[in-house]
Amino acid sequence: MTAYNRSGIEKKKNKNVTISVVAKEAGVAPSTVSHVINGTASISEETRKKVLAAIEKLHYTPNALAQAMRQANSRLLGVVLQDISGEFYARCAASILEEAEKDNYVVLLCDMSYQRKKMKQRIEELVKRQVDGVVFIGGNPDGEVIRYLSQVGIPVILGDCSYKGISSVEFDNETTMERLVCVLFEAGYRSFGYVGEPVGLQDNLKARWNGYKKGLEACGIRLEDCVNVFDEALYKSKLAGAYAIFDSFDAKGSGEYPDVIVTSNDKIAQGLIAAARQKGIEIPQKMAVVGFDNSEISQYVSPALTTIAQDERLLGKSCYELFREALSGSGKTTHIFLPQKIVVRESALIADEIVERYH
Amino acid sequence: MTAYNRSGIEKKKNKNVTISVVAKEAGVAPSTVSHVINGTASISEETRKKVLAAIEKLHYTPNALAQAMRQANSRLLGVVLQDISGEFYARCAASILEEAEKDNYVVLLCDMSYQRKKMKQRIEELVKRQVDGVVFIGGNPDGEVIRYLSQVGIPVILGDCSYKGISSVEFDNETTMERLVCVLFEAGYRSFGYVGEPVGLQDNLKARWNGYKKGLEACGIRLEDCVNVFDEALYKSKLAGAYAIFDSFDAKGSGEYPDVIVTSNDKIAQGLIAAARQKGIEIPQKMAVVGFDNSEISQYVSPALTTIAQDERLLGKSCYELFREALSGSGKTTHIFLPQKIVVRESALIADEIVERYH
DNA sequence: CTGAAAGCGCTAACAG
DNA sequence: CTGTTAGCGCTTTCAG
Repeated sequence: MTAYNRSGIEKKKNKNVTISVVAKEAGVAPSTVSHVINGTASISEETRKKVLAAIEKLHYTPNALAQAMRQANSRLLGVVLQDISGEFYARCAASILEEAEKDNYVVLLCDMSYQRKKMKQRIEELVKRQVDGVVFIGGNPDGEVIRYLSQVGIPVILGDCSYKGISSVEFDNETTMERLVCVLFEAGYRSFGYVGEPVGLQDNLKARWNGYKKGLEACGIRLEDCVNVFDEALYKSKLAGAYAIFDSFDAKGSGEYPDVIVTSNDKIAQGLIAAARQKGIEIPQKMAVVGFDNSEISQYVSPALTTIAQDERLLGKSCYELFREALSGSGKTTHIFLPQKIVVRESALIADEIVERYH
Repeated sequence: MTAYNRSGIEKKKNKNVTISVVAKEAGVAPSTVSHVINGTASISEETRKKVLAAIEKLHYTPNALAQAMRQANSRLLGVVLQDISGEFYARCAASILEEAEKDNYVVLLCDMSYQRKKMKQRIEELVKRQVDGVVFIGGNPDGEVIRYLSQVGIPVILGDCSYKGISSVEFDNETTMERLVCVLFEAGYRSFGYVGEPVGLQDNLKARWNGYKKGLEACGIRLEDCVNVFDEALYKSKLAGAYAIFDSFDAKGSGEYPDVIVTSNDKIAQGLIAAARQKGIEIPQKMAVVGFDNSEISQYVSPALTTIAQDERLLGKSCYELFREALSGSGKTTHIFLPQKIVVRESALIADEIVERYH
C-alpha cells in the first residue's frame, strides 16, 4: 500500500529510509527506534507500536555497514579455500554457509584456485572489509598471513591444515593413510603406487603422503620399490592429468603395474581407471586403485571406487564453531581431529574383517 | 621492524590505526592522507612520501565499511545460487568470484539449497549489508523478491533463468533440447524417456522440458508414448534418486525400456546407468542415456556420457559484466543467450554428421 | 521510559 | 597543494 517512487527502478538515493526518517515518522527520537529494534532498553508498548508501524510503512532496513561501524563486529566471516569446484571444498563451504546463516553471519568467499601468491592480497581485502574472522580450508597456511591476521586481532581457524598456535580441525589423514596401506597389504597387495599432487602446498596431502610412507614401512616395503608420482598438473585437472599419468607406469617396465595404486582424490583414481580401461587393463584384477574423498559419484561408477570417506560437513561446522568460540574470547586454541573411514567397493578388494581389524 | 603489542594476539581495539592516526604520524590532515590513498587530488611529492611512510610504519589498512558509508557503493556483490556442491553452480560461482576479484569487488555468497522459502530472508540480509547488486544463478526468480530489490535500487542479474524486465544471461536450453531430441530421432532412437527434477522451481529445467516436448512433436512422437518421470528427490540426491527411479521403467511393462532416456543432469544419467548395469541392461545397446552439463568426469566413466556442454564460466563472467553495466546506470536491460553443444560419447550414439546437420 | 549529543572512520566540498 | 568542516547511518552513554 505504500507509494514507492513511481518511476520504478531508480538509481539509488531513494534508499534514504534511515533510522531518523523512521523516527520522524513515528514522532520519536532515533535512539528510541534503535532501542525497539535491538531490544536494548525497555520501551512502552505504545511507542513501540508506533515505531514498528513506521518501520513497516517505510520498509525500513537497518544499514549493516553503519551498525558494524558503531559496534565492534561486522558479522562478516571470511572463508578462504582452494577450489570451490572441488567436491571436498564445496561441501565444507556449504556447511559453513549453513551454520553462518543461523547466526546472521554472512560469508565473504575467496577462492584461491591453488594460487598461493594471491593469498596476501586477498586477505588484505578481507581485513579491509572488517571480517570478524577467517576460516582457511585446505592448503598450507602461510605464516606471514597468519601472523598478520593475529596482529590485527582477527581470529583464524584452519580446516584440514594446521599451524602452530592456531585452532584447527583436521581429518586424521596420516593415520588413515597408514591404516589403508596396512589393510591393503593384509589383503594381499604387495607392490604399491601413489599418484597425487605435489604435497608441498597442501598440509592434508603431506599428511597422507607421510601416512603412506609409514604404512609402507610398517609392512616392510621399501619406498624405492614403489612407483610414486607427483604431478603439478593434477591441481588443475585431476581427471585429464591422471589419465595422462597412466603412461608413466607403463613406461617403467613393460606391462608391469603395481598391485595397487593409492591416490589423493577420487577424480585421480577415476582418470587412472579410465586410462587403464582404454589400455585393456582390468581393474581391480590386474591392478587395484583407491581413491580419496568418497565423492558422491564414486559408488555409481564401474568399478565402484574403493575410497576414503570423511564428513566434510562436520569439518565445516566445527570450523564455524571454533570461530564463534574464538570470538567469545576464551583465547585458547583447540585442535580437533576428525576420523575417516575406508570404504571398500570394487576398485580395490579388501575383506571387511581386515578393515575392521585395523579400525 | 615495527613494535607490535608484545602480547601477540589480542582482542581487537589495537586495530585503532585510523586515517587520523596516520595523519598525525605524518603531520598532515586526514583528508590529505585520503587524497594520497585515493589519488583524488594532486599532492606534493614530499608530503606524499611522508604519508606513505606513515601508512607503512603503522600498517594502516583503510576501513572499507567506513568508505562504503561515505560513498555510494560498498563493492559488495551478492551471489545467490541453489547448490554450491553442484558442478554447474560451482563453476558459475568460481567465474564470478574471479571476475569480481579483478575489480576489488568481494562476494557475499548465499546457497539456497533449493529452499525457496529462505529466499526473502536471505535477500533482506544482503540488502542490509548494502550489496551493490545481486546475481541469481538458477532457480526460478521470485517476483516479490525481484520487485523488492528494484524498489531499493539494487540491480539484479539473472543467470540461467529469466524475469520480465530484468537483465539475464541464459543458456539456450529449449533450443538445445529440441535439437537433441531431433538428432536422437534421426540417429534411430524411436521411443523416449525423460528423467529430471520437477520443472516448476527451475527455469532452466522448464526450458529443457519444453524443448523436449517440441522436439518430440517435431519428430511426430506423442508425449503419451514416452516415459517421463519427475522426481522431487532428485533435487537432494541425483545419483541415488536416479538409481532408485530406474525401477519405474521396469515396472511399466516387462523388460521394455525406451530406446533413449534424456536427463536433466549428468549425475542423474550416471545413476540410471549404474542401475542398468546392476540389472544387466547394456547401455547404449539396450537403452541409451543422455546426460546434461558435461561434468568433468563424464568422459572418464564407462560408458562415457553423451551429454550437453555449456560454458558456465562464460555465464558467470557475463553475469558479472551485466552487473557492472547496470551499476554504470545505462538502465537498459539485456538478455544474453549462450549456446550449448551436444557432445556425443558412448552412452548414446549419434553420427557426427547428424549432429552437425542440426547445428 | 525517552531524547540529545557524541562519534565510529572515512571522504567530499570548500577554503585558504 | 593542503586543511577545515560536515556528515554517511547508526548506537550509546548520559540526562531528564
